[in-house]
Amino acid sequence: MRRDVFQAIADPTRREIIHLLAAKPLNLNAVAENFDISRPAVSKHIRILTECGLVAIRQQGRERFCYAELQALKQVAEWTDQYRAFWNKKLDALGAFLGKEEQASRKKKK
Amino acid sequence: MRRDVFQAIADPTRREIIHLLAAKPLNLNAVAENFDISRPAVSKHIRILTECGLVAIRQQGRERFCYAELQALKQVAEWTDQYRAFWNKKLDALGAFLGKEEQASRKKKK
DNA sequence: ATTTTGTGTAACCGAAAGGTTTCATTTATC
DNA sequence: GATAAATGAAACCTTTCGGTTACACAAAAT
Repeated sequence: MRRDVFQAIADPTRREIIHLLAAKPLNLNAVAENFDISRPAVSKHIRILTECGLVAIRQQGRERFCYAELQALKQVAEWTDQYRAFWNKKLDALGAFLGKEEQASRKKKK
Repeated sequence: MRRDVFQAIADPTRREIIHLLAAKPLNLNAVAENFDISRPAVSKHIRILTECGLVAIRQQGRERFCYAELQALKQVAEWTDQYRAFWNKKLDALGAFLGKEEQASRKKKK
């Protein structure tokens, strides 16, 4: 089981669940009502989300309220951030490369 | 085939490939040398990355140079950004919820 | 006490993911 | 021209994924 944040947010249903829970905590059935899939399927998604820390659960009687704990998303934000230059300044990696390539093929001394 | 950016970056090998290519373009074999998996496996990862626009390829003779085109990561950055409050201010969704719950259970008028 | 409600769990499924090996093809090189 | 290099593509395999149905059980509500 890999179970890291990147894998957790890869599924659109899970991202939608995060969206719902970020607005307000919901018990499992309430979350499930927002989807066409079965309740156990939603339950599995929530399990995955809790396993990587994005969602926490608070048992209250027979109900289990799920709430968002999105600190783990910081990881993702930091990862993408290191490439921010690529979409801010339309950085042309290829162009830079082509220049270097020519030099390289010129000295070709292994 | 889903093939969106979130799914593409879910795999650690693909994130590593992005990392390599962001530094400089490489042909397929050069990329593959950085991993323990077979060359065709790397080739498949790169296909996925090109399919969602994160990597582009420039054929040059028999070689295919791959380079990073990370504008698509903006999507991811924007998605995570909407939850930034959750890790910056340690926003306590549960606490807010508990308050509301008590009120709700008090008026309980359906 | 009985019934309803909210959930977990188990068994099972088909499809997709991530890999591998093998073979074909095109482009350089000797 | 023969050979080596750089890849694509196909066939196949094992796991994981996302879902389902069926069943069990504790907590609430009647």
